[in-house]
Amino acid sequence: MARSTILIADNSCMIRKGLRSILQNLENSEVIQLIDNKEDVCGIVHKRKPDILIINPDMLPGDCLDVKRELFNENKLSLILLSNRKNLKNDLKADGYINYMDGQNTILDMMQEILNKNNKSSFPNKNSETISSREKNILKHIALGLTNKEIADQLFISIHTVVTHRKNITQKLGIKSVSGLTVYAILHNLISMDEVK
Amino acid sequence: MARSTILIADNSCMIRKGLRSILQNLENSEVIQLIDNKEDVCGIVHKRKPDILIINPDMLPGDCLDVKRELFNENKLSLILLSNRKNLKNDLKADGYINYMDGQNTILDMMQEILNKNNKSSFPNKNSETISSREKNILKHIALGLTNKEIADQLFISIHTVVTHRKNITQKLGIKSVSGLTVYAILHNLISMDEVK
DNA sequence: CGGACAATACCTACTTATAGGTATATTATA
DNA sequence: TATAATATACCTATAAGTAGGTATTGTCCG
Repeated sequence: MARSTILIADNSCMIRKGLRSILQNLENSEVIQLIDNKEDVCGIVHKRKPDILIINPDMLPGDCLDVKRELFNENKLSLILLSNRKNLKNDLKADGYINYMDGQNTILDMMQEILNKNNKSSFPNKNSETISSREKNILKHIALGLTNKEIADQLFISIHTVVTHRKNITQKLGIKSVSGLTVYAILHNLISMDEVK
Repeated sequence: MARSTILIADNSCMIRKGLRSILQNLENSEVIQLIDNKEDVCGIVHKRKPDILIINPDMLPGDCLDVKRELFNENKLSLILLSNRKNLKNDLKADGYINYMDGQNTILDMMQEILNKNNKSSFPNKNSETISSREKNILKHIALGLTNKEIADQLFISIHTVVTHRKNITQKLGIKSVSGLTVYAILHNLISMDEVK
């Protein structure tokens, strides 16, 4: 089963990071991006196509019909509302609700329920970006800032092999620059920013 | 220089974890405990003796004179108030204030100031990370994935100049790899992840 | 005024990376 | 079991980046 992808959109940096930290306890999911700007929501949702969108109603682009259609009609995406308002359930319909004051267990239970529901339908897959696990590993080393030579030494393979892998990666992903690959690796949780130097 | 210790007390799990995540970017400090229960504050502060207490006023034990004495008289401990109220500064005196909506940089700047004040005794400064605004701009382009040639064309300068800037940047920051520079640029808000390709 | 710094430019020698190939053994999997 | 995909290896040429310099303008500030 592919991991469910989650987007978090909230004005507060602390809330975003805190929620991500809590959600790291979930097995079958990964938070792929945090959004802090109302204007970015539409574009990023379209680009990343998450399975779950956790969003503060304040960030909901009221005028963006595209996202709403995707949210409510196509039913591809689970919508979870994140807010400090108590009576949100009565005002807005969504698949789930998280309050700023909710404890970790409350949040995790609710999320697990959503994940179970989503995976029941068992859609095949859609991620065309299928790089092999070996390639993922190489990519990780690239994003960490190692040279081809260093990667080769570390993995006990020849530099030619590294080069070949690298060629395949850049071709598959359509990303040529090291910075692009680095961002890709971060976004896909291959590395964390702390590790890089 | 010993690392400064920080305690965080707030009702919201998300806020606690989010703030801790943000503060991990600080060099000379570490968050030693998160407190979610008003009753525990006094005891934990006494036991752990942190250098900095970040606390939601709702958690402040109004009846606990010990903590207050330590806070305001002995002046050993820096008090930072954490809240979603805007007008907090007028109501309560503290060494610093964090609003739920504050961005990461705002928070880190404020905290760094507190840390510097506390550590005034020792070292003068250490932020050798002073790259010029021009260098910042070059760095931005590097992190965006442009080649030296492309940067030169875009800024109407010769490729030699770009190379020289690049040399200075890598020397000043001590970061050699493009991926490292990319992460640096993201972390310092020179670019956002979306822009990279 | 004079020194420090920033921005610019150029040079050589050297290292790394990219783009185009070909090729073979192993491993899934239809 | 065939076939596709993966991991491995090597090649040539060319492009790009790094490391070590030097040098000329400005501008800001003590």
